[in-house]
Amino acid sequence: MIELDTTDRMILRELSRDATQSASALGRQLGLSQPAAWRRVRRLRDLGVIKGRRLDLNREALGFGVTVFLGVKLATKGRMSIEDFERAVAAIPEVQTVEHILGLFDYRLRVVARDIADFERVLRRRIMMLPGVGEVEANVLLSEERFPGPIG
Amino acid sequence: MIELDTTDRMILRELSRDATQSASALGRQLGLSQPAAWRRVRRLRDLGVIKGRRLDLNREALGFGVTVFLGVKLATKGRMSIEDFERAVAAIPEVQTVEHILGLFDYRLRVVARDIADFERVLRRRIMMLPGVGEVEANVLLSEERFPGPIG
DNA sequence: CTTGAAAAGAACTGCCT
DNA sequence: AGGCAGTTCTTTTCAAG
Repeated sequence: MIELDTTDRMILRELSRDATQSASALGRQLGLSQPAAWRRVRRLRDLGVIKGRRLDLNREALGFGVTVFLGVKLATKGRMSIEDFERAVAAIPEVQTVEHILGLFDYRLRVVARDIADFERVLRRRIMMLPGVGEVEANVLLSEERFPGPIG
Repeated sequence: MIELDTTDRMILRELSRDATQSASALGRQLGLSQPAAWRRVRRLRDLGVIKGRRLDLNREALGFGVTVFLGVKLATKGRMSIEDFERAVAAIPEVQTVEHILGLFDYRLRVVARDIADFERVLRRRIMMLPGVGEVEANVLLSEERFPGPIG
């Protein structure tokens, strides 16, 4: 665990709101000088609290209007099965996220496709061909909202 | 739909890999001059293909070691129920993502907590108190891997 | 599309309180 | 820890090919 003070938390909150803002803009918001704000941001990066900045793409604008969540249950659950499955699923370009979970299903996949017909192709030709795959459940994404989540 | 050429796609691929790199670094990678690379990135932002850059936080380092996915089924499904539910769920600080989905459940929530005991508190005091909430299913996140997904 | 130049701003360093 | 001053690098815009 890492000790963060109130200023660090405010920096994380501000950067969660807008990750592109500069150290001087951050400093203005928090009443700090540019170097002070910058040093804190660097420290948060060095501590591993800030892992990086990820690109936020508009998938619809790229022609991928369909997002589907798949719950996948493995039929065979040895060590080999898990490794084979994870390697094979990582090779499917339409798969955006692979979550290994504990519960009714073993994996949750976030899959994007151009349309429902394209999704059917991905499901039949790619997902169902994965090694060791058992039961599969699908949920189509209607809308999504993200929040910063708890900081401290 | 927006027309993107091969160079635009390569830019999106590069930025998906590392969203922090400069226009000059991008240009070096793709054999473009710095202004040319910068103009393309600005165009992709203006077209809305690049929505922004989001902060990638290390939740474990912040003391939130538990991530749980909740499938939520509403008991009552009128227009009011949906709006009431979405408003109330957005006010829970531990909720990171709210996905409105089509399928066995109506919503999928990504919830973070300090530990399992903390998660139980969130579940009992917050999630179960949500207006109109019916059946709830939980999946604990073991590990997660993200991929850039399809670009073109 | 390119290069080159120039101005503004952001990042980074050392020193000082 | 924070501030100040200065250097280096990137961003952003321009002119011209």
